[in-house]
Amino acid sequence: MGAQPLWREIAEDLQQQIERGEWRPGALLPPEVELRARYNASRNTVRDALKWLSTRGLVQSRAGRGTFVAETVDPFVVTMTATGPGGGETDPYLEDSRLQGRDSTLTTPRVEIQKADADVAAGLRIGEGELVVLRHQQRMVDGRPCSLHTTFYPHRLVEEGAERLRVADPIREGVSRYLDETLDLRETGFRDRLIARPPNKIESMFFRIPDDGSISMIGVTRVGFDQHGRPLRLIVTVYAADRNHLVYDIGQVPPAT
Amino acid sequence: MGAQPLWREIAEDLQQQIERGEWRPGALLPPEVELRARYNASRNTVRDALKWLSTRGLVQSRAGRGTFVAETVDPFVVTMTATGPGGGETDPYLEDSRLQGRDSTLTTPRVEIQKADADVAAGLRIGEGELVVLRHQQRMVDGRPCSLHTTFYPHRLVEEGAERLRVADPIREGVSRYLDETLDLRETGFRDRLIARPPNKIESMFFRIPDDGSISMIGVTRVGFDQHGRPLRLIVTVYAADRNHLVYDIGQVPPAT
DNA sequence: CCGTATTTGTTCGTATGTATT
DNA sequence: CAATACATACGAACAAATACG
Repeated sequence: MGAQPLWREIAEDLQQQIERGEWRPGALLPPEVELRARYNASRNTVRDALKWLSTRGLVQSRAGRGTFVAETVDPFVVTMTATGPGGGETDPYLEDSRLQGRDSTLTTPRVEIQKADADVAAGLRIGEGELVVLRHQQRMVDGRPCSLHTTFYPHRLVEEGAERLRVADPIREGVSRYLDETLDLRETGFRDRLIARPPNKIESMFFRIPDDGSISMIGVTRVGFDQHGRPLRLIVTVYAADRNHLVYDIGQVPPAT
Repeated sequence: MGAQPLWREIAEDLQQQIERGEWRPGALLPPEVELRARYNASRNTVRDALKWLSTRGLVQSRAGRGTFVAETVDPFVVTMTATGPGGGETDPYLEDSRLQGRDSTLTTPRVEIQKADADVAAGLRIGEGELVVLRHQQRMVDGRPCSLHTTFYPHRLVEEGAERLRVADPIREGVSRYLDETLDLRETGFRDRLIARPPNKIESMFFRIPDDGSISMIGVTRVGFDQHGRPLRLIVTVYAADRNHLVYDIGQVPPAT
C-alpha cells in the first residue's frame, strides 16, 4: 500500500476517527503539538493534514481556541416546485418551514434599477443594456443565513403599470398574483438551471463560512415564463450547500413522509 | 488596507490576473521560484497562495510540469425533466447531447443484488435488509467521465416477473417501458432531492479530479413513483459540478434557444 | 536508455504574530 | 499579564515526476 504522504495518512486516520464518531460534532480535537507527538510528525505536517480536513468541511480551526469537528447542520429542505398562493415574496417556503418546524424569514426587498448585463438580457430575452428592476432578498432559517435571492424584472412591466415592483416594500399577496391582477400576466412555467461552485468573498461573509471553498454554493437561475411564452422574470438564487437540500416534485408524487 | 496575509495578497493578485485573462486557460504559470522572486516571498508562502487558488479550481499543479490555469469545461446541460421514450438506460440525455453537438455514452449496466441499507429502504419504502437490485452505469460525454448512476429496484419486481432487471444487459427499449409491459407499472411522477458535497476517493478517481475538494459533486436522489403512488425505483446520480449543468423545465416552457 | 535539468511535492526546523482564555 | 493554540512566514533538504538531449 503506502506510497501515501504522511500528511495524508494522518488526515485519513483523523477522518476515520471523526466518521466513527470518536469525536462528537463540535468537539475539540487535540492541539497540534499533541497530534505532532502522537503521529511523530512535524507541526507543519500535522497542519497539512488538518488543512485537508478543513477544506473538506470536516473540521474547522480557530486561532487561540483549537480545531473543532465540524457541526452538522440539519438541512433545510426547499421544495423548488412549491405551488403556494404567492410563489413570490410572501415566502414560498413558508409551508416547508412549517412542516420542518423551522423558523424561516425573508428580508424586506432591496430594490435597484440597473441595465441588463449579457446574462440577464439573455435570460429575459431583452436587449443588453435595457433597464431591469432588481429585487434582492435574503433568507434566514433559525437565525442562520440560508440563501440569497435576486429577481430581475424587465422594466417594461413597471412602465405598463406594475409600479409596485420598483418600490422596496414586500408584495405581500405575491408578485405572481400582483402581476396577474395588474397586467394579466401569469407565470405558467419556469426553467431552472443549477450549478455548484465555490463561494465568492461576499457569499463567504454573508453565509459566515470559511473562504477556503470547503462549503460550496448551489446556484439556481430560474426563468419564469408567462402564458404567452415570454420571459417574465429571472430569479438568481444562491444556496449554501451545507444547510439546504433542494427538492423537485414532478408529476404525481405522494406527500413526503 | 493590509491586515491581509501575504499569501492571500499573492493569491488575489494572481486571481485577478487570471480573471483578466493575462493567462489563457491551460497556460503555464511562472514556476514557484520565479513567483518567489517576483513577490519577494518564500517558496512556502507562494505555495500557500497557489494552494488557495487550487482549492478554488482556478489553477492546477502537476509535479515536474508546473502550475496551469484551469481549463474551462464547456458544461453539458442535462435536462432532468426529459420525457424521452425510455427515461431509462437507452440514454435519456441523447436528445441533450444531440442538441449540444456532444457525444454522450452510457456504459453497460453492472448489476448487483444487495440488502437495502437504511437510506435505500427509506426511499423505496421497504424494510431495511430487504433485497434490492442495483444497476450501476457511468456516463461519458466527449470522452470525459460526467456522471455516475446507481438505480435501486425492489427485488419484488423481479419476483413478479421483471426478470431482465437482474441481467447485466442494457434494457434498450427503456426500463420504464419494460416495467409497463411486464408488470403494468408506470412511473407517473418522481421526487428529486439535490445536494452538493465534496467528492470521495472513488469519485475523485473516476472523474479524474483533484481530491482537494476544489470540484464538488452534485448528488441527485430520485424516487420514481408508479401510478399507485408506490416507490418504483431509486436513482442515485452523482454529477461532477465542473462539467454539468442541471435543468428542470416545469409547466409550459418554450424550447431553449 | 540514460543522465541531467527543471519543477512541484513532502517534510522538517524555527521564529514571530494574533486570538482566546 | 500570562499561558495556550492557531496563523503566518521564513529557510532548507530531499524526493518524485517530467522533459529533453
